[in-house]
Amino acid sequence: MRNPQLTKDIIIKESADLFNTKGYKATSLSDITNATGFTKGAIYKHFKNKEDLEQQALRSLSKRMFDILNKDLKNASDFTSKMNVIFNFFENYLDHPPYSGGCPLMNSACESDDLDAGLRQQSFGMLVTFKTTIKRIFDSAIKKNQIKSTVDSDQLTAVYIATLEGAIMMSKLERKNDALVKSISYLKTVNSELIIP
Amino acid sequence: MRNPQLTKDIIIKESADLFNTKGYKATSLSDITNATGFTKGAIYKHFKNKEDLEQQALRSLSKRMFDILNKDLKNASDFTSKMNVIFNFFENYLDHPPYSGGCPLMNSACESDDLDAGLRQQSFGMLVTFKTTIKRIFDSAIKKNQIKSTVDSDQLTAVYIATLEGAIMMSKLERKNDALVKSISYLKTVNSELIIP
DNA sequence: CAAGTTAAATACCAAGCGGTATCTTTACTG
DNA sequence: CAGTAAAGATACCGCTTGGTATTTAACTTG
Repeated sequence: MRNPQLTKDIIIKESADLFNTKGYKATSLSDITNATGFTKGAIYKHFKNKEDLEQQALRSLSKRMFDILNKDLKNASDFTSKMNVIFNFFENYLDHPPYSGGCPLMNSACESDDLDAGLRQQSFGMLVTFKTTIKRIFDSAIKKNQIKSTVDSDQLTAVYIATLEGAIMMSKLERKNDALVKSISYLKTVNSELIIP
Repeated sequence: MRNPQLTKDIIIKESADLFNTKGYKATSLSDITNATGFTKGAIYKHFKNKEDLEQQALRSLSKRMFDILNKDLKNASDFTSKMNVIFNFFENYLDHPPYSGGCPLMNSACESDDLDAGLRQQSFGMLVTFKTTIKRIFDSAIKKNQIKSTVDSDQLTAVYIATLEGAIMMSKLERKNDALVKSISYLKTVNSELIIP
């Protein structure tokens, strides 16, 4: 009945959720032992220390996020449907979150100060990945003449990510996805003005 | 040489900065005693407990933020100049921050989970205040026929705040105000399309 | 200037933290 | 089916945490 890999996966999964909801520093090892049912002995068999677990947990969160995004993006062909994948992903955040506690990117970015270099590097990597994903959608659409060639993809990438992330923060705080719905609705109208008919 | 009020102010100021940079839970009382030079005895003379200090510190941060904003807003008459007050405020965030550690609204919003009701309420209040401030700029401009009457002020308020807050998060993470500059530049072009010539 | 009051320092506490060493149990292998 | 290595539980460690009780020092007032 023993399954080391499963044990490790459970620890990563549960601690990832805890980290993302309570915060990294605020989550104690006993929180994790309580959530998983395993003891500290099991945890320290699989992870060097708390920071190691933190890193792997955040990586799994990041993977979970982009796996969903990329999977859905593969099924989308044109600009509008690709953008809808992004929008749907965020719109479902509050109702059907792929993980609890809000966006791992924003959470880790907020908590990472100058001291915790590892945390910062992880969230920085997530931001890079996210930016690459969005920018590629713009650039590809420009190349395919789906949107105007005058579009500044770097700028719009920054703006879209900022808007979505900020809206998630607001919606989480207000406990209703009002801000998220409004923001996405707005970004859709922006999109519609970029499109070449 | 004794000045209780000054002592309290110092404790609030220093702990506010610590809270905003390190996070609330991650800031310990000894962090505060080190930063202020006072001892725990002094702290607990002026504050009931850590949560009480946390509340008052966050309130002072919020006050600092909106005092600056409102002061500058009073000197602005038309829509464009009012908006520039907002934009300038955020654009100066990284170079000349009124407090270190990024935006208190986002920081507190991110850290506040369902358990810490006090923290959540504080950040919620900040969001309400911020929304009111922005919405008033739009509504007043509509009334004065400075911008188009078709403007959905509720939606744009949400979008603008989301974009600015998200951009701050990105800029803080990337350690360059690139995203912030791009976002503000974008919002300015949006503004220009709202204006009635 | 003496008494009383308040600010602040000191000393202390139980509880929880991350981490380690050790022991027990499970599962694989010859 | 015995031997071994790994998985996981238990027990423990030093340290820090938030908080309190007590003491010292400074200001206020009669």
